[in-house]
Amino acid sequence: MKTLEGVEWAAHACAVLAGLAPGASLNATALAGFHELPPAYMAKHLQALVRAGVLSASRGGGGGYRLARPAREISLWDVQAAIEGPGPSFRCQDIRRQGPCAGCASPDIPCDIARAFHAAEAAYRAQLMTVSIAEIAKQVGDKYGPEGRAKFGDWARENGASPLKGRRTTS
Amino acid sequence: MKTLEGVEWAAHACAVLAGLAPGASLNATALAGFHELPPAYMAKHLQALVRAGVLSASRGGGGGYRLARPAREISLWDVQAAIEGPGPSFRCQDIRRQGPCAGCASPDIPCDIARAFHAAEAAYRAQLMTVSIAEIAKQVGDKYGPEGRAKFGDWARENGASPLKGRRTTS
DNA sequence: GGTATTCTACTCGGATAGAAGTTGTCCGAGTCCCGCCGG
DNA sequence: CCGGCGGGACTCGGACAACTTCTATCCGAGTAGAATACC
Repeated sequence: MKTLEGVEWAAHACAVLAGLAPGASLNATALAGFHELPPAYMAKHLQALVRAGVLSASRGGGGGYRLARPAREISLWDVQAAIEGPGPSFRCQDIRRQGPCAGCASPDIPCDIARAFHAAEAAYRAQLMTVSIAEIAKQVGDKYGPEGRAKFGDWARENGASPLKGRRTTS
Repeated sequence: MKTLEGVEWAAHACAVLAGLAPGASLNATALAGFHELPPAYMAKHLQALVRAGVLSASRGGGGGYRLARPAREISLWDVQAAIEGPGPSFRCQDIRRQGPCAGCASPDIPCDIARAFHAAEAAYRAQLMTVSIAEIAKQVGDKYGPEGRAKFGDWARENGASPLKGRRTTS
């Protein structure tokens, strides 16, 4: 029950992308450099986000990653599911079916312990689904202030963030 | 974000102990055998439950583990916290403090992403706290039926579960 | 017969290997842009 | 002057190690109970 730190990286990367001009993209090196993270490993997580349909990637010169849909429609749960997988955290091994009292309860009825943990995970998911990348980006932007936002814009331009014309994007 | 399977084992073990007569105890071998699990590894988890104050242990002949307090006052969160630790699953590395825009936001304000994840974890905890070991034991007992409960009682007696007189218990 | 004592058997507890998953890195496949050539 | 073409550079994508964490196991420390010797 440890949240992978890749989730944090991915969430921050999505927030950065959400702060860009609509349609703009950034490559993995730039996204990693913004937080001084290992570029290659950041790229790995960005690939996972592409596979999950959260980001779309474009190769070749001037390519990079961009949000696959409006930031308002991307929740933190989408990000976590992309990195850690959408399956449940608690995987019932059905150990109640082993041992002397294995056949005492009917096998169809689900395990009560598993049900309780799945309910807790549902609450976790529901809470994360209420937070969108757009909200995160807005909160961060507010804290930056006008000066910080200008600095961010400069950095983005220096790293080649610009809306591009027709481009083939994967996934 | 994978729940350790030791949590499942521990929860089942607590449910078994809750089904015993008040004050009765079982040793690690018996608790492991009830679900055909490795005794040594099960013992490790039981030790963790003792350290967390969920169970109390007694050594020597006829010793074993028992619930440290009424099953009604032990929640599934207590069990999970005992096995995986009570700390948060999401550990913010504060990567926002690194990179070109590190100083844009004031450092005192917590990271919005971390806040969102901690809120989700709080919902998870709150849900687990509503489920007590007593409820789990009751649900399982209901599903067993009269025949299954009798079988369980026989098994418990065969494995030396009996309320003992004054005994020194640790933690 | 009652009591102190020793002895044994049984239990937990922490220290010790092995396996799995996560973290981190590298090089190849694919794509776009720019310059060049020909019409 | 305009369109097609080739080279080069840049980017993502998946395959490959190192490390941390979880899983599993063993043997020693400590205790309760019973059998024994003694009073």
